[in-house]
Amino acid sequence: MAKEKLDSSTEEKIKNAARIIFQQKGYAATRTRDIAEEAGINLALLNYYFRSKERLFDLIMTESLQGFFQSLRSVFDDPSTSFEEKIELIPENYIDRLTENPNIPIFILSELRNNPEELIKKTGAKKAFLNSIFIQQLQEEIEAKRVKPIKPLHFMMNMLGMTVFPFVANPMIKGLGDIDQAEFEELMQERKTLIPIWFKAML
Amino acid sequence: MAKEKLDSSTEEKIKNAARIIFQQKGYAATRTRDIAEEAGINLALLNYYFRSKERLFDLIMTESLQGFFQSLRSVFDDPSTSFEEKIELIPENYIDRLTENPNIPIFILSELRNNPEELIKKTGAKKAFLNSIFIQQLQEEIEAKRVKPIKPLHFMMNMLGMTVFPFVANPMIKGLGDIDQAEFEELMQERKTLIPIWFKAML
DNA sequence: TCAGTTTTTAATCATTTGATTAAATATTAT
DNA sequence: ATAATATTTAATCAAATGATTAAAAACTGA
Repeated sequence: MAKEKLDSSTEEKIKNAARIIFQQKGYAATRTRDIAEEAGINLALLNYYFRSKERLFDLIMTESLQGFFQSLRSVFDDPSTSFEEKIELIPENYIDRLTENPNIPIFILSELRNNPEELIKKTGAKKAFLNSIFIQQLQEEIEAKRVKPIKPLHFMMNMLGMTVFPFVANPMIKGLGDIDQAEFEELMQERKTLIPIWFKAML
Repeated sequence: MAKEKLDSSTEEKIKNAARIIFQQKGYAATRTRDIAEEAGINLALLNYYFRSKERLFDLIMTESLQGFFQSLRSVFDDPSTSFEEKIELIPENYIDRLTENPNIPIFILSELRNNPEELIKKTGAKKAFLNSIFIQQLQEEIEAKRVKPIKPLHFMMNMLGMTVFPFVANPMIKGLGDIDQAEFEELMQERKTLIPIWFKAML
């Protein structure tokens, strides 16, 4: 009866390896043998536990998508923080998360171009964003003339562009600026406080 | 002697097809047979003209990278425009280019994660960016106190994040905002004038 | 202990895929 | 026109790859 809850159960080892390899190389470039090797298990066990490469991928992708949007939503829909506080919390929250897991955005975005409709559904992002408390607060601020009029989508593109894009473009940024990973991460830490400042100036 | 200069030469047909498919699906997900079919040619001709899938890919990638950076450089290094004018020209120039060719950024960035060093070299982007006229002008503006101090890399991340990121995240943006491609493109047109306004407020 | 069950392994399959070959066709130069 | 050269085609190859199988090993409950 006692199912192993450890990270060391075969099933978990495979899933963890799959997460690493898929997020690093994408679906098409990943070989099931790469995953088996990373997990230290026999190739056949992958199919024994997860049936197929595709099913395993779907699992990882669903989990990645939900993690990505979950963390946005936890700030966006928090009724206990003000609009201005959210402007500070979003970059902070996101940059911390992405520093730990820098491959997720490019992974999601590059897979997303293959089957957009299918995957977008999994996020349930549509209504969650447009009806979020944050967007309501933004509109309230605009009505109260404390913030210049801006379409929520423009606002969102700016916010994600400033916080997420550097991680997506990591190798290019490092190339452009002639810096290494450590310096890149320093810059990202700086951005946690700079982005809110820039936003407040913009609004 | 007379080499065909038309788009309809076999070699060009293959290259055009390869550009389309590679930029759409990436290297690993592309089958040489897909390219042959798209080009309407026999599979063996791909190897006859380009030796291997990898060589053909390198060709397309080099061309894509150079196009991408060329268009940046043409604005960045123009001595005849002021700092402020460049702030307007960069988003305008880029958004026009990306509207025509929306797949290039995600293509470059997702391939870049596989062999960053190799590919970054091809752009010659390092010195070109740090020593560009635009960056010099930025620093002059800062010294003259007309612009608040900001590291060039932060500035660059903001600029690229605001202009390029929406294209990279196209399916996600459309999902979040519940809009179609036409509406997306309208928003991008709006951004050509909005981004400079936001930037000037920030600086 | 031992039958029954689950997990693991090595070997193998079938398909896909990048590439090659040899023959056929088209083009060019003389 | 004709020989030489370049291009195109159909057939095929070899390696890679996702998946399966049958047997071995490990585990479980009585």
